[in-house]
Amino acid sequence: MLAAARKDLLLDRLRRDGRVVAKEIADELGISPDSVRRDLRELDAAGLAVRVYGGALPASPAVVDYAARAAVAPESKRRVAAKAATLIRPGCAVILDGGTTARAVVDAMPKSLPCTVITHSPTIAAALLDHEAEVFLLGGRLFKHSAVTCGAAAAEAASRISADLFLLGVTGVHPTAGLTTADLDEAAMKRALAARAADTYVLASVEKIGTASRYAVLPLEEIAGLVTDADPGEPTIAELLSQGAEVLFADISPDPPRPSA
Amino acid sequence: MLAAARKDLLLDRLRRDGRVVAKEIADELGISPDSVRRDLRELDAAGLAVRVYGGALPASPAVVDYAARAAVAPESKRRVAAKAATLIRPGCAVILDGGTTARAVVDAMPKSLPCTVITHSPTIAAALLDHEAEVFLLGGRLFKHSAVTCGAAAAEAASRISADLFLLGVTGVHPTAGLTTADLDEAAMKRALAARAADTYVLASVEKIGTASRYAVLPLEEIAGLVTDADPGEPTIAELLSQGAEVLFADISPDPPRPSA
DNA sequence: TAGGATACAGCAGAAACGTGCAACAACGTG
DNA sequence: CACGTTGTTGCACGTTTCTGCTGTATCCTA
Repeated sequence: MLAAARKDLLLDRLRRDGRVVAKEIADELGISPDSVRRDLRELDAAGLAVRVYGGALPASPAVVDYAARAAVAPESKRRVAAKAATLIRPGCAVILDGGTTARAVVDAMPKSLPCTVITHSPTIAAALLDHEAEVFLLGGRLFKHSAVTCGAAAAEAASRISADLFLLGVTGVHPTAGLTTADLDEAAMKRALAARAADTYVLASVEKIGTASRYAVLPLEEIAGLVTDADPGEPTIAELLSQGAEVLFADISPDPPRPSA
Repeated sequence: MLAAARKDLLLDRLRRDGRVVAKEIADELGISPDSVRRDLRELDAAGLAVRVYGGALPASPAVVDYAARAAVAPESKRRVAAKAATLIRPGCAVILDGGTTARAVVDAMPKSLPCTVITHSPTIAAALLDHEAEVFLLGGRLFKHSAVTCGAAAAEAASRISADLFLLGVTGVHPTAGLTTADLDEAAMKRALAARAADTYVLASVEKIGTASRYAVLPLEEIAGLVTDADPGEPTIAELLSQGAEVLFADISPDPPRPSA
């Protein structure tokens, strides 16, 4: 069994059972408790679990969130979000995906922009409370890990709406694997949303370019464009450009929104 | 059982029951009272509980999470919420209204409580992200003022679900006007939700008792009960009691330690 | 004030811990 | 294919932590 698969299993168990006992896993997999301990130690170091005597407990979502956020570039997301926000024209209807990049788009939107935002993320909806935009929330079972609604009910709700634009967040953009994300249901929901919008633009900060996750969302040819801060020479970007897709490059150095400056 | 998980359990019990008896926990978990005592001693040292003869009491909320508490709930709402949270039994399905009192109910719920929460408030859903409860979000047009979804789509989504319990927030509870709120659509949505639950309990902190707002939600006779921190002698409360409604009075202060009781 | 329950300290056995080391496989390079 | 490198795994070791027990002190209640 691969070490990476073992860690996935540990995280799954943490999510499912709320705890992991080192010895139990060792017996179950037929490996030594030392290896399990080593894995748990690394998960703890990464902030994805909390090591305790005898095993491990799930890290508090806030901490996981933080660890995940700290691991990637927030400034990068902010730049991409600022560029993506310019796609939202007054009066249009936009579907906004969940995730931290989409959250950054909300911050980048002018508060008085008159438009309709459709989202399946309660956190995005909450962030839009002080915007003038009309907000339509897609209901369904809440998928905790990504803080979005997924599943049959959510997909059905999505089928009732239509929009001009879909700002799609993914975890990987790869020349051959296309757009990918880490959860199967979530991938299906993103597909359902893409089907309801005239144009789908992908939010892809540089660290996602050239990478792939487990579940496919869409092939590259089905998107209208991509917003990124990556280098135009990047193979994945070159591939997209050669296919005639629109690629919007985020401004490299926007003035940081410094209240004091 | 992991020692760390045991401490989590103790904290949950403290939140749920307002107290913990060492011997009861020891019997329940099949461990010696010494271990429980040791845990309680450490929780006390960490400031997360107050050790008393026979068991422990919750630490003053101000100490536990000062930051979160400071933001919202006045003490009155917190007390009502704590009492209301005890109505949520393991395994049940509860509809949770929007509003600050309902938000306080989330804080009062044990994180590990296995139940299903149905809500039309994105902020409530977001607050439940670090709870184990299954969350189902009712979609629809977002009514910004109250941060809940309302309107035809939301009402229709509500018609698809059923629950054991509805915790209803209102702005007024009046002997003749009944339950009232400030917005017409919101009132309709609350009615729709009440129709989907076996029992409706109203969350009514003392400042709402005897007051009325413009739009009627329900007459008093249609609710199963009311949770309040008002005085039992209050005319509105007396009226309810005379009608045979169940009235739950929030504990003024955490119960004094009565392990023998 | 007496009796029973609870508290704490200290102890010992058991379990789990981390570290270092050696065996082994996978990999790239020459 | 030979070689060195790298990374993973299990084992041995001494150390730490947990747990229940014992004995004694303290606290509640009648």
